[in-house]
Amino acid sequence: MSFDLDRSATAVAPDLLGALLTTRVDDEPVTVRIVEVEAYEGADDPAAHSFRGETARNRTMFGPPGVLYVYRHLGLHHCANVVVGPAGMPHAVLLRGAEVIGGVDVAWRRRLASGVCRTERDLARGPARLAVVLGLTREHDGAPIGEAAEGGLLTIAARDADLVVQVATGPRVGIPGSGPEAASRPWRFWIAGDPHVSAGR
DNA sequence: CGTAAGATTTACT
DNA sequence: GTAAATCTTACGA
Repeated sequence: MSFDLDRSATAVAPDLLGALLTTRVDDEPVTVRIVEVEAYEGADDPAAHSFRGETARNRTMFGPPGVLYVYRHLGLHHCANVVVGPAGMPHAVLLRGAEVIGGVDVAWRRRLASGVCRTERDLARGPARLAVVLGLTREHDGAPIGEAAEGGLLTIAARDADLVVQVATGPRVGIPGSGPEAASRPWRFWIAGDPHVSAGR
């Protein structure tokens, strides 16, 4: 089954829920089940990094879809996005939370090496934590995301078609203007009731 | 060129 | 619950 990333961020985001993402950074495979994402729609979205035009940091979003966009935040953390939408449309989907289902030992080692982690639930709950678990840094900015059957550094597999997931939506987390602006764009998507969804603020 | 703010996480009061 | 860590990008002078 192919995963069509050539659509708008708000269209792709709900389909990513329940999908399996695998990374093979340093030849150490880690697989997670995505449970929480946020959509950022480029030029139409003041909260998106790409809203104010192309820069050295966000150039990846202006390229073709199906690649990774990784940025550094507050000097300490990395956050990973999936670049989507037609070329020239700087849309992206931020990965905010996931459940580690493969390479759990590797995930734990990475979390403990660059931070603190107490419970399995916190392993990949939160965008920066997820990036750590997957081993993603700015080095991987622009890396292509392939189909699961093809292998490669980064692969993604859609959830089973017959698997029903309860999708919940709401305002995005941590962006300024959480007033009417955020309310009119409930572009945060998560699997209802899943414990690996981040708390947000 | 200087300053302000950020798609966060963790530790401490 | 509140504050600090820490650095890059963005914007104003």
